[in-house]
Amino acid sequence: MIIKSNIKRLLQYRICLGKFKELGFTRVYSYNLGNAAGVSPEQVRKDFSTYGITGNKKAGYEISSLLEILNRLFGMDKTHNIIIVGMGNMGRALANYNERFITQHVYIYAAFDMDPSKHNKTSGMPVFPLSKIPDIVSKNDITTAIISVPAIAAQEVCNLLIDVGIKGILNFAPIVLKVPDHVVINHLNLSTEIDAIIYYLNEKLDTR
Amino acid sequence: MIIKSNIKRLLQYRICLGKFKELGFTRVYSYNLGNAAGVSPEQVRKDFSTYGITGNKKAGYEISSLLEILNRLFGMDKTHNIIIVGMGNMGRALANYNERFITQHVYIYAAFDMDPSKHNKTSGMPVFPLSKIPDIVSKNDITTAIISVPAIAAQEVCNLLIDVGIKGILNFAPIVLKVPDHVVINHLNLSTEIDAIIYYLNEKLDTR
DNA sequence: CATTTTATGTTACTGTTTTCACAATAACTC
DNA sequence: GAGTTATTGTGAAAACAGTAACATAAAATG
Repeated sequence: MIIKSNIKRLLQYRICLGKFKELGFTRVYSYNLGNAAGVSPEQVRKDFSTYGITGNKKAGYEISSLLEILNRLFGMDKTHNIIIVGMGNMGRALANYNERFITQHVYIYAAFDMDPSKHNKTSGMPVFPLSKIPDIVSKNDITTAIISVPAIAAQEVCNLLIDVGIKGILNFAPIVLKVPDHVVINHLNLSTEIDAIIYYLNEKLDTR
Repeated sequence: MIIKSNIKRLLQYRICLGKFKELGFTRVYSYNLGNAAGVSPEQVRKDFSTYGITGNKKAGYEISSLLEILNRLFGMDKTHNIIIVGMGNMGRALANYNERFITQHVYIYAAFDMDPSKHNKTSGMPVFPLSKIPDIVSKNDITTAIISVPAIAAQEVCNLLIDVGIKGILNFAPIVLKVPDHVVINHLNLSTEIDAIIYYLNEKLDTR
């Protein structure tokens, strides 16, 4: 499953709309949104058109109703509990963002790690052994998970998660995980993201 | 600057090739690489063809020479020093990955934060005030930076970095940064990545 | 050493995404 | 309230990306 660019853009529009709203604006034009989201006004209108979102000729879009539509489109009208497997550097960073970073409708319910020294029950994010995954996932209607374990363990963890009913995965391990068709997977390899930047910098130097 | 998919795939092929090499293989076919990287064999060959990389009819590709070509293509024959601005959760996580996570040719040289309580000179990653950025960037030939500050501060930090000569930026702040044409920027919004997964899960439920 | 096999490399095709152009229309102006 | 202006919505065109087909050539076979 490759996440389509128009979905990512719509999510970005939503973030920009939130900022416009905070600044006290009530209406917005495709030009404003495009400018804030780094795309052309035509692209904004086309994206809205694709998802049946309409505005007003000459008067643009009403921010509140646009936000409502987008929130409904993205299932943000209810809370989604998710879990993190792997409490290494990245896992811990994500766990700490529970209140500040992840948007309101996403809540990191629990975390898991193989290492017993990382387990706890009292302070902050609860961290459990992997053996607790089936129980916690099924009892709390959890369908989405973040994998932040080392590459060597990622496929095994992935298989376990799918077995217990996980349907959506965000994978930080630098390996392309094999999943059945019904599972949505999103691969995020941070070193690749840096490498790509370096490539383009080199390319620009070469062709000057 | 949007990073092209074929560049990301080539970087993934490189990771897979490394694993094949570790396992003792010396040759590889487009079928193997495609399978490991989650794409079709035709896609692998097409990507290689695009960048002038050739193998041997019937005998596939020699892993070592393929890795050499890719390493040269991605400027991995020399070390790239980079910096991190913002030692919040994400910044600290990235800083800790210096030896394990970031590939050999990328080295996080220093980190910066506004908060004086995060500064230090002794243990682990050195963390400096933002005022030290111009000096350290220019003295160490640094052209790439990671921004992991809050959204509200990101554009200002971005402008400062570009002023002192940074040419490539990986941005974790949930805001689309405005940069001049000569700067390569890669936006990574982790909450958006999760939101996109949730969208596709909802969509699948709706249309069943 | 002729034949068969098998994997590459490229060309042609198909599909998708983005850009462009402009008709439609709501709001504004005088 | 007629005329002007500004912005949307969309159909067509262009650009881009991915897939498929197949000619080519190296290796294997016997």
